Parts: sequence; structure tokens; C-alpha cells
Amino acid sequence: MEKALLTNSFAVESDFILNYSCECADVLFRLKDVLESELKNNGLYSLFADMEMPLSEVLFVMEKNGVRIDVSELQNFSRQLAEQKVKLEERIYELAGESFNISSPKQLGEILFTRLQIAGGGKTKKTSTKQFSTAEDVLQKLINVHPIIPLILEYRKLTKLKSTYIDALPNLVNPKTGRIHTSYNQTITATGRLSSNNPNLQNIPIRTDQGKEIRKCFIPANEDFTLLAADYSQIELRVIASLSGDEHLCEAFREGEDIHLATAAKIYVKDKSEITKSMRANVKSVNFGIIYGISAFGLSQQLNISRKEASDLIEQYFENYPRVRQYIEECKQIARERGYAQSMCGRRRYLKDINSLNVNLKSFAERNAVNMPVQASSADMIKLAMIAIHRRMQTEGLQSKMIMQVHDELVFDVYKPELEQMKVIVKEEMENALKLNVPIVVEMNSGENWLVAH
DNA sequence: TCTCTGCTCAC
DNA sequence: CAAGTGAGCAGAGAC
Repeated sequence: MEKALLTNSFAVESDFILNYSCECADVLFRLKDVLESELKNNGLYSLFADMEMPLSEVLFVMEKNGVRIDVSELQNFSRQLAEQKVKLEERIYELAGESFNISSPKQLGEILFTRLQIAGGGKTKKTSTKQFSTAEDVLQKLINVHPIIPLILEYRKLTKLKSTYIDALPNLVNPKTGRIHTSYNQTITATGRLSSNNPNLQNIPIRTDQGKEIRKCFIPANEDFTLLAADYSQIELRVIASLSGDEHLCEAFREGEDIHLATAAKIYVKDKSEITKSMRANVKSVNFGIIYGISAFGLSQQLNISRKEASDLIEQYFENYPRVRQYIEECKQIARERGYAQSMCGRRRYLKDINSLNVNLKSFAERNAVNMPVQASSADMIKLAMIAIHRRMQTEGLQSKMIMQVHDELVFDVYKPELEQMKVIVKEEMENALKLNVPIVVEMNSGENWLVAH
């Protein structure tokens, strides 16, 4: 049939079916060999047949569903930011004594470090191409040295949000559906996570006030619908607690504690009431660092503390959670023996440099060996949950839609009369998708936009 | 026009 | 040397 003869809605349908077919083919050709060999090895479960193929259909439906955004609100916001941007530019040029392209790291580096001689008593960091680094952590340390620095940081924040989200998203609204349809890619990442592009809906801002304004522009289909967001609480730390079997860490989760606070109390040997915000923040960085394959140097950079303080924090962490240290060593050992790291469902990441004589390459592979099982098991869990939720929504005949996945979060466009039913389904299926030795907690909220639902 | 670099957004 | 996984933007330079 000629495409011109198709109705609009069917033409849209065919676009997505084409997309879906391509994805299925992609998954088939790229994952079949690897995943089938894993089936033989772990015997119980086929990542290919029982996870990736069923998931592919769920992703097709999510992409087709799309998400509604408030275009006119984004356009208003864009005009506001354009005004702020002009004012910032004027003040920056005045302080610099000349106009230049603030968005050019090359030109900015020359202005800051050659013309204005801003060094803050420290050495200037250089990039791989031997230019001055003007990255955020570098400028943050110079924020009190010269009044131009905070303006540059503000300019960067503003132009990032404007160009990447506020101005880009309205252009991606599909004229036929009035919604944004991302592509979820199943075959990109090294750990089994999904990735999202055109647009990337997995990095929509949330941390700053202006970022929150962008989240507010993600809205339900119409007044009969509401957004429901459900996210796994501290999923990666729970996974590492479960995989390592560390009794103290597992116990903290079983007690339902604020894990950063509870860990801080152990590390600093104080009562929880005595833990300050900065102590908790330090421990939060240690917790993330453990997952990423921490070094004392990296932690000291992150927290702007001395290497001694950083290594003391790490040592105290391992003193309190000894099985975590042991687990990290086991991850490296297993990777050395087998040549790959593995998730709870048997997903593999091959690590060709794990036995390299090049210390850098080997260290990198070792961090991958530690991080992959944690990140990948979390990905396994949410994928299983998505499949289960999708099936239940079908069998229970719901008109609510699954619309987004952001690694540890699922977002639904919920028909209001179905809200309570949806909450039960989503919570049950997410919490029971994959069994851990610690409780799995799912937090849910609903509301008139993604910000209040999250 | 294409590719790389530097930077910054998310989990 | 130096914290894991991604995507997208603007600038800069090769072609």
C-alpha cells in the first residue's frame, strides 16, 4: 500500500513498527551468540529468550506511547533564559576587558589564565591537548579568586540547559502524535543498561532549580491522566550488600536505615544525631566510590580533602563492612580467571585488559570488574520488572501507559481511575522482579508533572 | 561536511 | 595514573 493512502495514525504506527523491527533485528544479531552461550552456562535462564526479546516489545510500546511535554512553557522559559544570557555575557565581557566566545573552552582558558592571570595559588590544570582546563571542578576551586568565575559557571549552566533541553525538546515533538518519542537502545552499553537518544530522556535535569523547571514540562496526556514515577531506593548499594553478603551492610538495610547516615555513624564512631551534613556527604561519596572502584586520590579530588583523610575514610569503611572489601577482591579474581565479569542473571562483560601488564589498563579493567556486576544486576532487575508490569497491564486491560525508564526509575502516564491499581502492580512487580538478601524498596509518587511525581 | 575535543546533564 | 555507565551541544580544525 502507498504510504500516502494510509491514515495519519496508521502511518505513525508503521513508523514505530519499522523501528521495532530494526531493534529486534539488532538485538538478534548482536546478542544471540553471546546470550545463548550464557544460557548453556547458567542453565536456568535465558537472557536472550526470557529477558531481551520480551523487553524489546515493551520498549517498542514505550517508544510508541511517547511522552507529552508543555511546549509553550518551554518556549517561555527559553525567552527568559535568553535575556539572562545576554546580561551575563555583558558582565563577563566587562570583567574580561574584551568580548570573546564564552562557549569556546580554548578562548575562555586564554582569557582566564593568560589575560586575567587567575591561578588561585595553584597550578593550572591542562587538558589532553595542552590547553588550560576550564572544567567545572577547576573553576569551582577558583570561585572566590575572581568575580568572573561564578559568572562563567552560571553561563555554562544556563546555556547547557537552554541548548540541550529547553530549545531542543520542542523540535522533537512528533507532529502526528504531539508527543516526544525517544529511542531506547538495547545493544549499546557494556553493562546491560539501556541507553536513550533522540532525545535522551535519561538525562533530563533535576538538580538545580532551573533544571526542575524543565522536569515540570513533562506532563500527562490530558486532564484524565496523571504521571506516576516509581524508583528503586539505593538499588546499587542494596545489590552490593546482597552480592557481598556483608552482614553489617545487609543489617543496615534490613533495619530500614538511611544508609549514608548509618554508615557515617559507623565510620566516624558517633551517634547518628551527631552526624553533620558534611560528614554524611563525605560518606555518600565513599558509598558511590565503592561501587565505582574507588581510589584515595579520586575521593580526595571529589571531596576536596587530603589524600590521608580520603584513605582513612575508605579504610574505616572497609573496617565496618569487611565482606565488601572481600567481595571486591573476589570480583577481580573471578574476572582474572574467566576473562569476564558477570551479573546476577548471567550477563557478561568481557575484560580483555584484566591481566594486562599495563598498570593503567589493568586498573581500569579491575574497576569494571567490580562495577559491572552491581550496575548490570540492577539493570537485570528493572528489565524483569518492566516485562512483568507490561504483562500485567495487558492482562488487566489497563489504558495507562509505561512511558519512560531512567535506569532505576519507571514513569507511567496513568489513567486516573486506574491509579491505585497501577500503584499496586508497579510496586509488587518492581520489588519482586529479582530476589536479593536485603529488602528492595520502591518509592512512588504521582502528580501533574514529572517533578512532583518523582 | 565530518570528526574530534571539552564540557555537562542524568543514574 | 587517579570514580562506573551513557548522550548531546558548541567549537575547532581537517577535508
